[in-house]
Amino acid sequence: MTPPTPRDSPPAAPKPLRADAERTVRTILEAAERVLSVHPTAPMEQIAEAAGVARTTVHRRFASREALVTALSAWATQRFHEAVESARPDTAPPAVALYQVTANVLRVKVSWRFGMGALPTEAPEVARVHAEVLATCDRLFARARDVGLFRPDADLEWGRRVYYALIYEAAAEAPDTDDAVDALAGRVVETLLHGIGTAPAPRG
Amino acid sequence: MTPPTPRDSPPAAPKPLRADAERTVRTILEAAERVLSVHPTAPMEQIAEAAGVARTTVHRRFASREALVTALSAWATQRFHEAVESARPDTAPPAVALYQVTANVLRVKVSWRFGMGALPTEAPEVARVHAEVLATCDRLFARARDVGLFRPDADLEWGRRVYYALIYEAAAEAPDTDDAVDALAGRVVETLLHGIGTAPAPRG
DNA sequence: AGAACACGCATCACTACTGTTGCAAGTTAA
DNA sequence: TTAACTTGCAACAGTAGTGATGCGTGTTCT
Repeated sequence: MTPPTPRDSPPAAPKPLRADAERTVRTILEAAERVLSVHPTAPMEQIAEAAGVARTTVHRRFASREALVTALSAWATQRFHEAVESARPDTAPPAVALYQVTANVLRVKVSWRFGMGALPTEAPEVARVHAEVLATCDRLFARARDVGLFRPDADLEWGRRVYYALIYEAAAEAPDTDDAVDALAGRVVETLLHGIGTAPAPRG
Repeated sequence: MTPPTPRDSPPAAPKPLRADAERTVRTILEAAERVLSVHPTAPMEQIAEAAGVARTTVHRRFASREALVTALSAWATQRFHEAVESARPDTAPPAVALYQVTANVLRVKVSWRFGMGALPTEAPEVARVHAEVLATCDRLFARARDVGLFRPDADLEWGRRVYYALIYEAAAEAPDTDDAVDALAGRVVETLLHGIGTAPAPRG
C-alpha cells in the first residue's frame, strides 16, 4: 500500500531542506535570538525584519510563534549541553571542571540569552537535556564535596541553585572577550566557594 | 477664577475615593499580584475575575494596563522600602542589619513577586526608591567591609549583585512561616559571606 | 536545461485584547 | 432621606498580531 520509499526512518522523516532554506532557518533563529533577548514579546514582523526576510517566510519555516521559540530553545540548549560536556565534568578534577564548565556556559549564556532563558520549556527534548545537565552538575558537586572543595555538610541543592544564580548574574555583564569570560568565571567560582566575607573564625 | 476649594494641595488633588472604591482598588491590586506573578501577560479579564469585579471596573480604576502595572510596582516598592528601612541599615551593626534586611526583604519579595519584578519600571517614583535602596545597600556593604565582615579588597558592586541574586533565589522557595524566612535569611547571609566551600588555605 | 523548490509581495480571514459608553441597580455619606 | 458615587452588564469600536494563500520571480540541484 505505502509507496516504495527507500530507507524511511521510523515515523516521519521531516525532509531535507534545500541549502538556501537551511541558511534562512539559521538566519531567522539568530535574528530571533537578537530581537527576543531585548523584547521577549516582540512580534514576528520584527524578527523577520531583523532577519532580512518577509514575515511570511518566517511562518513558512516555523508553523507558529511557539514553534519558533521552541526551535530556538532547542538550538540554544544543544549549545548548552555541548558547553557542559566539553568540560569533562565527570572526569576532570572537580576544581578544574568547575572552572571550565563555568567559562563555557558563560559564553553560551551570553550568546543565547533568550534561548537559554530560565523558562523551563515544556518541549520534552529541551526539558530532558536540561535535566541531564542538572544531574551532571549534581554529580560534579558531589565530587567537589568528596575531595574537600565544598564543605562536607554543604547542601548540594542549595549550592547548585547558588551556582546557577551566580552564572546568571555574571552573564548579565555580557563579556565580549575570552579574557573577560575567564576573569568572570574565576570570580564566579571564587564567590561560590568563599563568598565575599573574611574567613570564619578558625574552628578549634 | 478657580472655585474656592478649601486647602487644595499644590498641582492636582486626585480626589479622595469613597470607602468602597478604595477597597476595590486594593482588591484589584492584590488580585493583579496573584495573577501576574504566575502569568505576567495575563489579560485584564483574568485579573478582574480574580478580583471578583467586572473588567470595566478595573478600567475605571486604572486607565490602562500600564497604569495598573505601575500602581502595582509603586505599591510593592513602597513595601520594599519600608522593609529595608525598618532594619536600620545605617545604624545597626552591619552583621545584624545584613541579616535583618535580608529577612525583611524576603518577606516582601515572596508576597509581591510580580510587583517587585526585577523590571526597573520607568516610573520616576519607583526608580527613585529603588535607587535609594540600592544606595543604602552600598552604604551598608561599605560599613560591613570597614568592620572586617567583608574582605578589605572585596568588590562591593559585585557583592551587591551577588546579594540581590541570592535573595532572588531564596525568594523562589516561597517560605510560608516566619521560621522558614529566618532560616533562609541566615542561609543567604552565610553564603554571601563564606560561599559553600571549605575555608581557603590559612594565609601565612 | 529543466523540474523542484524557495522567496517576496499583496491580500485576506480570524482572534484576542484593550478601552469606551450608557444605563439600571446598589452603596455610601451628608 | 437624598444626592453623589460605584458597580455590573451589555454592547461597541479599534488595534495588533497571527496564520494562510496564490502568484510571479529567482535559486538550487541534477
